[in-house]
Amino acid sequence: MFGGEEFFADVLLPLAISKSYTFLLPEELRESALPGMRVEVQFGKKKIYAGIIKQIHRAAPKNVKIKPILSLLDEKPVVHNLQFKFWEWIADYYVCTEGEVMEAALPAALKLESETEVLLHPEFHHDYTDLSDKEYVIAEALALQPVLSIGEIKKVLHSNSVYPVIQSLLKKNVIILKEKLIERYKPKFETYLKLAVDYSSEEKLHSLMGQLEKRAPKQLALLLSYLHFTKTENHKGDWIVKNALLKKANASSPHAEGLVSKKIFETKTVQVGRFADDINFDPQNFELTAAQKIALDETKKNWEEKSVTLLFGVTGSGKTNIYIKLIEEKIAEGKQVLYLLPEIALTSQITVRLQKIFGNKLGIYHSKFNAQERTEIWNKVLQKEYSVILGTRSSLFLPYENLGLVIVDEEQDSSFKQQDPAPRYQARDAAIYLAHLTSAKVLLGSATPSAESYHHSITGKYGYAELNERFGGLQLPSIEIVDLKEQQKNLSMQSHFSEPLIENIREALNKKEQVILFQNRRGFAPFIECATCGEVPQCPHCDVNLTYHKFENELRCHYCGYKRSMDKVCKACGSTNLRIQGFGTEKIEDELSLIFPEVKIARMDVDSVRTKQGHNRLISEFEKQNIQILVGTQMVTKGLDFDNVSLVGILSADQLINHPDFRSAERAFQLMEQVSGRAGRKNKQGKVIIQSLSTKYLVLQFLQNHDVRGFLQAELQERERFFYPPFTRVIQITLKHKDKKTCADTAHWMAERLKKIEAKQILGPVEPIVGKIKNLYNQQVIVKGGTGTQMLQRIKQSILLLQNEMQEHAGFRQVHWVIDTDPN
DNA sequence: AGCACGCCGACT
DNA sequence: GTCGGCGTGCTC
Repeated sequence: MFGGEEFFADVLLPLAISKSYTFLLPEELRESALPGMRVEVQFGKKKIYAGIIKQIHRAAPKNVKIKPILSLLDEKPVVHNLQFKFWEWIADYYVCTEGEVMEAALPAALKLESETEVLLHPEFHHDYTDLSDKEYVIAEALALQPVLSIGEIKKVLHSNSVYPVIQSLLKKNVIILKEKLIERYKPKFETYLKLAVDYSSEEKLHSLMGQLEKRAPKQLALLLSYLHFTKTENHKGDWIVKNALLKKANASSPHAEGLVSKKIFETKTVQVGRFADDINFDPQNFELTAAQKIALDETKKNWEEKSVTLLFGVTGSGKTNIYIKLIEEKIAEGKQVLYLLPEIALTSQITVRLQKIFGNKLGIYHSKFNAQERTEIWNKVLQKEYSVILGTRSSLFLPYENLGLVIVDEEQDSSFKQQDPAPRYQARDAAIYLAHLTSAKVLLGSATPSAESYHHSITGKYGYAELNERFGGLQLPSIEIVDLKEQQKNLSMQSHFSEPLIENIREALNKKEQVILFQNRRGFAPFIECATCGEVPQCPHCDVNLTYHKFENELRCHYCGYKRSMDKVCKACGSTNLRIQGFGTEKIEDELSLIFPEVKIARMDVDSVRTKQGHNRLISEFEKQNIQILVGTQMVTKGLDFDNVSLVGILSADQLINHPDFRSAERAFQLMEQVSGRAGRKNKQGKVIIQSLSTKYLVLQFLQNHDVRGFLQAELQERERFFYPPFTRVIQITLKHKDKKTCADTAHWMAERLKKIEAKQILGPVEPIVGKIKNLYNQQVIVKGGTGTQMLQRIKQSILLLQNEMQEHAGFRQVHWVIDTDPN
């Protein structure tokens, strides 16, 4: 603390390393450097990164050589202290490093990493005699192109291991290396043109036109366009955006340059924002309905004691109106507001509506913006130019300082959870912590709340407000449950379609309305079976049946992706009598087209929409009504809102309800929402047809009565019965190993050991073995963690201890393991 | 995450 | 014999 003269800075690096590292703060930076600023540092042998200063102090680390900070990249901090606290919590709670959180938080343009450049040594005089073949290839390539990146060298050599060659070339003084930091944020500039003052009189203009007419007709056209533009468009001054003008005149840049060099046009370049500031600002005052007012008051009353309120509002009840009123209040208090939406929902009308109300106080942030645009939003939040941010889960990480309110709309939506790269976080839950850091309030809104949020509202952890009056007298869809057993008895089934379903489809099509059919299995048939010996082909890696995909004529494993061509004969007995059992979306699509040959039918599942674009295209085709019937898996239950859909069919409620995943039944309710009344579908009542082999399921009764709360209560009881946590978070440990049996055994062993430590918290190894990915078997052990972090800490500790022991016990050289959160 | 070092199997 | 695979450990 009272050490030497020198100053040091703890720097957080955007890497998966658990510590921050200490660098020497050079004297010339002492005055200007502050925590939260980015600095350029060398880390490791040569790599240069942009890290963030966490702390400045005078305590020299012991027993290490300390590298200096190379330069300061910012004049002002790019994050507040609040973000550091938030990052620490995320790293701890979701078991990852702070560097990984930082990596996820910062827009790409603020994250810098050096690239190695390879250049010829200035003393090298093209003496190739001593060089090996590979060395020669590189030296020759450098003679042609003076700077090569490591990537380019890999290409030249057709090999990924280039380091040995580079090392030997360095030794022989043939090449030198340079590390280059690439600044990725580029402010956007726009060039403006203006007619020079010399030509302000009509006279001069006319003689100029005469001159141009002969020699430069294109330039004349450009000039005329300019004159037309300045006369007709509503503009400020005579400066016109060059690109807009060129486009209008159908001219190219050289034509404009010509006019500039002849001093006919003046030019200027201005840094501009990437977002239009002429937003259609049109604040409309609206009154809340009596029911909405009650819900609003109830919410605020809850907030006096609790920081989170769950707003359960049926579709079409006007939850958004309540959000808007609350946002307005918080802005008036000078606070920032974060409004989180699930991924797909952002394309909807909500953005337009909020823009009208909040004008350029509103910032929108989601993955469709590029790195440059995101950086601009980041900076505007930092400078508090935005008071409201509407965005997806990643907008949680923007540099807020005085949040007053966080709204999480459609709080049950699974896209709030980041699955793949660390940090594996649940944005809804993390939002609650973020709000806690600034004593902000949280509003979770949903028409079909998640079981865990509902549980919290019952136990009193969250406040609860309700809105069950539909705005403008919109009607609930009618629900019809069709008994498939009876239909089969009466022989009124056409393949998998009951008579009422077909009739209703026909009726909807006649009225030019659209239909969504739901089947929670993809592929053609979930399995095939030998009629002679009863053999069912299974995945060689996973303990699951192979699904038959008719279009590709393949058998596929839906866990690991294994595929092989469809068997012609039974692998066990050689019989050719193979039976196709059950049905998936592909089969539904196939058979539907036989019943309705004239109708445009499309299928939406992972197989049919491999890319995000394909997904969007399908949605827009359905929206334009180029498709009449959409058959799909879970994918159709989320975030879609089609005005013209009047019928939803659930082909097999049995499969939905008996699915091992607890959330499947919840999907039925979300599907129902698809045909519930919304603003665009006034006075039209949708219909839901549910086919089921048994009409006795409790869920069906809840669905028929539109009783979401009753269903959630039953669901919570059911989960309790299965000892499945309704509200706690879950750690998912995945063991990966080359050998299937070792992997399964170790998982069992680990579960047993963990049970001894935290008996009630271990759900044991999950069956089946999930699959073989990258040659490693995959087995999960699920651990419930308490909501408090103490339990979590104990389990984390135990896992760390067990990890070493496990390697000895299992006798294999490496155990890969991943902690995931909340596998639901 | 990179990158180096070190240990093994299959080839110019 | 060495090239190149990957497992392991370190980076202020």
